[in-house]
Amino acid sequence: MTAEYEDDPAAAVLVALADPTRRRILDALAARGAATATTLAAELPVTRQAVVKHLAVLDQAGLVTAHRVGREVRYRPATPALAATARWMAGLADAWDRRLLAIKHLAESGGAVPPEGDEGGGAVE
Amino acid sequence: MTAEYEDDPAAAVLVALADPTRRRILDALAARGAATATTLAAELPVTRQAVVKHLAVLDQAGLVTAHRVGREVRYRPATPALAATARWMAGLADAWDRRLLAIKHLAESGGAVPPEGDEGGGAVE
DNA sequence: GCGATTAGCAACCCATCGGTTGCACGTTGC
DNA sequence: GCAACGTGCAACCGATGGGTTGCTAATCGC
Repeated sequence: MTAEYEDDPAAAVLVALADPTRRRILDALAARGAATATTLAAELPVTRQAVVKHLAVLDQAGLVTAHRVGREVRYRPATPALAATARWMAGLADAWDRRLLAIKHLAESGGAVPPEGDEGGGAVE
Repeated sequence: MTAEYEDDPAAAVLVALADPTRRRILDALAARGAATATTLAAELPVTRQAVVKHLAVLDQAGLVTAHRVGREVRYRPATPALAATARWMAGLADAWDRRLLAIKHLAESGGAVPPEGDEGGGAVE
């Protein structure tokens, strides 16, 4: 995880998980516990090089960690980034719900809707 | 949400949330409670047409719902899809954690690693 | 030491995606 | 009724992204 997404770690995770091949790689990785790019490529319909690129993306998102063992690089799934993004999304859903409810109440009581008294979950971007 | 992602609803949400402009649209939508494509385009650095396309993607992912009111179409954020995806991700993180722990234990006790006795969170794809 | 294996570049290809412009069609409202 | 406004559709464009091939460098096993 170098930079590129220093603002919002969730963004990197979302981009990483948006690709089906990347999800398959993570799946295979979680099943094995750890694997190399070459090993993963053997059971996927893509080249080793493609897997390498995907692993780089997953690494930047903090979804995998790489350990060098001799001549091979072993990748292992990392859960913290995933769990954090899950919490972020849940908090976002919650914030939306509360805000929509507040707007609805204010509309019924005839008052104007305050522009942004929100928090707890924060903005998306 | 027509089809296209009938297999895994989370995939559509992930793809939808992967784009920064789409996240901004959702953000603006949650702040207002509801808005039209034209209104949203006014405060975003893109054309109304671009917003329309993004709203279509968000709609397919179940992240917004559209209501026609006379000549205008009002979009409103929908939380269920978001909350569901959040739960899916949390469950996935959990499943990985358990599996990795099981592998570690088996490795320490010298046993072989069973191929896939897992559940509760399910596969990624 | 040498062949086999594995990782790391770099260049390239093509499809998709985000975005734009232009125009036709329904609503609204004076 | 007609002008103004908002939506819908289609064509087009440039950039990015997923994927490939080809080659070089490091490491292992014997």
